[in-house]
Amino acid sequence: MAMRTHHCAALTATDVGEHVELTGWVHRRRDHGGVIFLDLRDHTGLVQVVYDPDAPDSFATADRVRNEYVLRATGRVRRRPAGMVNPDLATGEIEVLGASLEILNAAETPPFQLDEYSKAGEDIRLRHRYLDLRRPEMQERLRLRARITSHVRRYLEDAGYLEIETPTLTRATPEGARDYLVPSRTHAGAFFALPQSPQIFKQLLMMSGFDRYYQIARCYRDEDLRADRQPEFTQIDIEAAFVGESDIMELTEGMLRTLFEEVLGVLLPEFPTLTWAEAMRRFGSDKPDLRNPLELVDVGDLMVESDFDVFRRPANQPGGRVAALKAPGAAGVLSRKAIDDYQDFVGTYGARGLAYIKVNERAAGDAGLQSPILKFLGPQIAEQVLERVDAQDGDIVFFGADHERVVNDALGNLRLRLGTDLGLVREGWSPLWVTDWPVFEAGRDGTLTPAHHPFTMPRSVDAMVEDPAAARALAYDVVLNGHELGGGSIRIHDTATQRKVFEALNIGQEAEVKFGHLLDALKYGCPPHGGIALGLDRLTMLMANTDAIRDVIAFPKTQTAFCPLTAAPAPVDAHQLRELHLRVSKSG
RNA sequence: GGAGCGGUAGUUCAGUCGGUUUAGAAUACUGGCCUGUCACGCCAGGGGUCGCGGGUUCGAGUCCCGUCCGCUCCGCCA
Repeated sequence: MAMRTHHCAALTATDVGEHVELTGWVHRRRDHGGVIFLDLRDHTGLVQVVYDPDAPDSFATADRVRNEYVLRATGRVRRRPAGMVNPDLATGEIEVLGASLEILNAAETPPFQLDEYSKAGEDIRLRHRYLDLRRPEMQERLRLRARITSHVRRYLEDAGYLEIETPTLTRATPEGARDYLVPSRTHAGAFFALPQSPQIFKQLLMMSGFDRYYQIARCYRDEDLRADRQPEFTQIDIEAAFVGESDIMELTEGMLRTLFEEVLGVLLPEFPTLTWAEAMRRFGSDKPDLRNPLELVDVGDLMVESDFDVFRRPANQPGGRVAALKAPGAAGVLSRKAIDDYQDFVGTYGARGLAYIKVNERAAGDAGLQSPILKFLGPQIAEQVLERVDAQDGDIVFFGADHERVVNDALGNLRLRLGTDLGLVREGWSPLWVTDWPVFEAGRDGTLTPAHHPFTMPRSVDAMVEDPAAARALAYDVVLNGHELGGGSIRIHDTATQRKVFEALNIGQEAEVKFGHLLDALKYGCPPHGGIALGLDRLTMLMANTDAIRDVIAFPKTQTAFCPLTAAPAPVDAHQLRELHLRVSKSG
């Protein structure tokens, strides 16, 4: 007799009458009135195996079975009796009349319930991640991730891209994030660093003539964690020679569009392109979520001669900004306390206050408005502002006035918060490109740091030398639903330009030492090239509709970069330290 | 480095103004009953270093200080 081995959920009505073998964990065992029911779970679902009264011996093991035991059951597939099928439940209309039952392995009671009706804390889930991963939700997420990488590989290989691995033991970089270091045994006192990205190696490959490279690459950054940041993460890393911005953007867009279509059955819209400056001006963010209809509106020009110092000063300062954000219909929805909460909220982004005008009845002029700043602003300017943002009765207009950076940060985030709180954000997918990035960003202390990495090609080298702060780069980010999915650029491919950028960054000496191999390589004829890197974890997180990348990583770390499962990092014994020429001066 | 929230039964949580008993509930677990259940049901039972350390108090799960851990955020993340 032919017997098929099944994944449980693969059983359908067409299998009725067939003899099957099922393996998996017992999800839930019930015995009722002497009849035994087992919900046997395999990797993809549940199926009910019922006791066959005609074969009582075959179920002799059943009274020893407990939840989460590993079983093998055989039996005949049949339809469930009429009136017993609950279409909402996974067990469905098919069941297996058990012929034999074998305990492959016993199991202890799990430390937390694995069923979908109880919610375990993340702490214990991570400590026993191997159990957590049994849950169908986690199974689906990791399967989704595998489908994504599979599609990416196929797409890129069909486009002629070659996967090449690059070292994960490499050297520390002077710029960027903190490195994870690995001490060398054979070179006393020297250290490897784990790569923050394969950036330099993929550029070197362009010089080697591998014109189309990609890699699903693990990257490491020793910085503090967030819901969407892990110390080790995975990038879809792409680089190509003899390309311009549009080539990489089209490749990426095509990859994402086919990916969403194949894996989610979703047709992504065309990707609009915003310049960085426009994104900052309209949305206060370099990764705007365009599903949110709210926009920032500049009103600085109306404040230049205002008596209201808080607005007049930034309006007249270079690098200052005064912007308004209209929350339509908010007057009837937001309590006084809610507005107070928003003040605290923008405070976390460095704003020193949150001015607002509540528009009760615009036609009534001054009397129809409610605002702590009205008396400073004066009715004339207030009316001009309301005119510009097209305020209607029932709206609240919020203001930010400070350094550009603070206003963008505060109002940009308030925009997101208001969109959510007022239910204005539409469903769906909103991809876009943000282009024309500044070459440098000014830090708090005025020092310049590269907005991307120091190998990014400026639009004009002369302009960069003349006015670094205003210089724009051939750099582009792809944004999805307000998340930075990836970023890339056209790279510098000649030594002179590369040196000038290092000089502008004030790391000339240091770079000469640490990037000497790159500068050397550039001398031997480097084709123009560029690329992009996309965060696989974030992409998967968005496609899985969850809000932490931990949910799409099999064995993630906690916020202190600790693995509760393996208890890593952990001390090592003195012998290991000696071999590595290390001495620990302080231990936990 | 900073801010906020949390830590009480295996798990998820409640625990009021500092004093009602032996710190509860649900679920899980153990035993019993139940001849078609599907989060089955019913009965009974076991299960607690209230994160840890110190302090205030006649008395602390509850208040104060410190500390550790988890989560969210700011800084940081070329």
